[in-house]
Amino acid sequence: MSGYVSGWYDYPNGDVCLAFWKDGERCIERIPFEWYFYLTNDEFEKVRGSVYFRQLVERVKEVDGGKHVRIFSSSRRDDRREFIEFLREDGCEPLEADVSPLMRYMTDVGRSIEFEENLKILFYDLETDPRPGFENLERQRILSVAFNGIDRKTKCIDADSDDDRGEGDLLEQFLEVVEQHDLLVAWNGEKFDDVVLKARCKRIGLNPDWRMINFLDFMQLFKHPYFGYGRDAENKGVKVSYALGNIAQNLLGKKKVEGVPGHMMHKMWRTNRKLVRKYNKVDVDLMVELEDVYGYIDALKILSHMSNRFVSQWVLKVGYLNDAFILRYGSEHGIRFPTKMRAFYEDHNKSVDKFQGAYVMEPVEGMHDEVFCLDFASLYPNVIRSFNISPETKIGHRENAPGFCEAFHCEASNGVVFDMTEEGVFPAIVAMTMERRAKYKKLAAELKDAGKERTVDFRRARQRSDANKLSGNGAYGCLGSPWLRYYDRDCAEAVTLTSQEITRDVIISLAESTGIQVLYSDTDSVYLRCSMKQAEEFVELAADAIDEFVRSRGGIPGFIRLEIDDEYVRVIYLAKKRYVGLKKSGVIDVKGLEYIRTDGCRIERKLQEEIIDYVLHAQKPAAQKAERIAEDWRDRIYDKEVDVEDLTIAKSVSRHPKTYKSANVHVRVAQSLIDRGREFYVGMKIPYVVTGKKDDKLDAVHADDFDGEFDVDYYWQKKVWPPAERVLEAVFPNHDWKQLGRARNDSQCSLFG
DNA sequence: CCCCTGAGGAAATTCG
DNA sequence: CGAATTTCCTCA
Repeated sequence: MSGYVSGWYDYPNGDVCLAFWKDGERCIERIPFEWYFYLTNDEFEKVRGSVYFRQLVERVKEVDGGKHVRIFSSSRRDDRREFIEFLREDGCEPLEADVSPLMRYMTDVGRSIEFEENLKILFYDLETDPRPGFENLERQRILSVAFNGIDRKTKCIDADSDDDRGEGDLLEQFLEVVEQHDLLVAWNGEKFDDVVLKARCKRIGLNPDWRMINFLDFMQLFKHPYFGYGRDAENKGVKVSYALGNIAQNLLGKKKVEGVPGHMMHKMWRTNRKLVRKYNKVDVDLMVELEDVYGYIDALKILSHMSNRFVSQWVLKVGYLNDAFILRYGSEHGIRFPTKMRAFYEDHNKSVDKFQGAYVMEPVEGMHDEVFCLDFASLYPNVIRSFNISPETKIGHRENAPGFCEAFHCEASNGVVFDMTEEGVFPAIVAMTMERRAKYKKLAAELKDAGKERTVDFRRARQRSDANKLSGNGAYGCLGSPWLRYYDRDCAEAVTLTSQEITRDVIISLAESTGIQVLYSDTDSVYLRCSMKQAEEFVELAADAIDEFVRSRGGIPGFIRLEIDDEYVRVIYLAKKRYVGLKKSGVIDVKGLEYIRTDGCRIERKLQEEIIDYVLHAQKPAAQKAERIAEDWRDRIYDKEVDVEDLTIAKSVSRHPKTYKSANVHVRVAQSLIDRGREFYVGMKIPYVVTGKKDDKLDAVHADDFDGEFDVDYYWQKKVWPPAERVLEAVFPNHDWKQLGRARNDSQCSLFG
């Protein structure tokens, strides 16, 4: 029996449609399904007599042991919106009314449908005529398409002519291929290929049923913090660009292939079609190879199926992922959640009140030897479990919730009281994901020990472990997001403030009273200046102190535990969230510094790296030696012994350049790209080199237009030296570093020459 | 068919 | 000109 590959709702017929393959043919299973939302029984009684209600409702059904009523009505989006508005005017909160018919079905009926393991994946890449510009993608004619699908062969179709006939032939041929697949994967497809493909088909008069196909923007997987390639430490600092060629260069060790620039595509297509085909195919091959090596689509499949959803990049959104779990859990336990605020109100843009987050201690600035890092494993999820924090277990603030009873209630650090008699939805979901994660983590470790690290089983076990970690960690964030249905400021702050109290008033206080110096603490970690023996003893003491605290507030002890994370030979703290340490293992751990940031330039990172390397490893670092390292780099800059890659700074343009209040230099460079009709997307990283100042603002050229001229003083004084200086200031607080920060003047230099 | 959070440093730009 | 605001990216 083959599994389902895609699903959608056929509105006119009122059917859930699930597609699967049989004997090489795509089949559709139709399941009649009426859409509904919920009301509590009380609210139903309040509105059932009203005129609008009787007009809009089709039928009702009591469920959840009389707690809720299912309201069946038109599933048309506008009708749904109208119904919700009427109800809200009457002070009623419709429950889960934003849940679409397909999701409703997958939540209540097809709670664990069988998904097809072997999805037919088609990687593809379009080349278009760029002349209408990037603001008019739908008018860019498709000149060539390269693809690699079930036959695993990379092919290319190109247009014979740049008119409707040529493009129409191309699309007809390509759609025949598309129809043999379930998932279309393109690099940046969300903003380019998928958009253009759909728009051009429509324009030419081809109307395939896109609902059968799922789309995936491959780039999104590589950008994602858990799946993405920033996840691995060795890839930090190279995230300068998410261009496919650059990713492949870094991850697959490929030689950089200079493709045909987008703005030259039409000309190239006319004069050298063979070359267009070649480069177009290269990109598809790279995607195929990346998936072979990294298996991110495999991981995404696991995440999707875990939450009972078809494969799509939406499960990367923590809100979507948790929604799937929570709706299903609620459905099984008779708990229904509010309608998502934003779902029907696009213009809703009011500012929401922020709540307090984590505690970050001011570090003891400078260099320290023999340091232990202790941390809580999954602090927030465990606080949620210990205090049964969940929207439906919340009783209210202590002052508004009289009758606090130690036997049945607990109180979080923000004074909010929770019912302890029944496990809440959030604690239950968090517990589930933590248990599953532990299970798969153990399995992965066993497989690794058995030498099966390269098997499919191992990869799956690790992916399942990661997927559960992602979901569990996101639970707290969901409580704090006003856009989501279970938003509850009190719950979110209960988590953060209780964690603050545990870290600051239980752990840090305990260390201080034990005579151990606390150097730094951020959220769920503490850095202690102590010996191994002291650290081990402290962990024991901490467990008792935490349990005592939790018990005193009426919570469940035993979940929150402090562990030894790592031992450092030496740590240097510069500021909150900025430090660097040398682990006993020899690994250097850099946090927050320019060295690992992606928005600086290479010489900036290089100098800081050399300085860090020196001061961490030298028994007793000497200022003079550090000075020499810095002088060497200063000379290289002033003597222009640097190339474009040393100088290129790349920053993201997070929205359209026209909408900035304060347009930094990279935004101005982006605008110039737009003005010249070059490729530009919101979210793109713009590489540039600073050339000087103009109107009191930085002036720069796009890295591609670099001609050897750059602002030497800017690079040394503003860009490269300050990050190094901050490290040196921390290590040598009494040394005067001012002289090095000055511009090198050539007459002074000649004295040494 | 989708917004996970707040805390925080540093630099560029704009404001008063 | 210094203060305030905006922006980006990181830590947790």
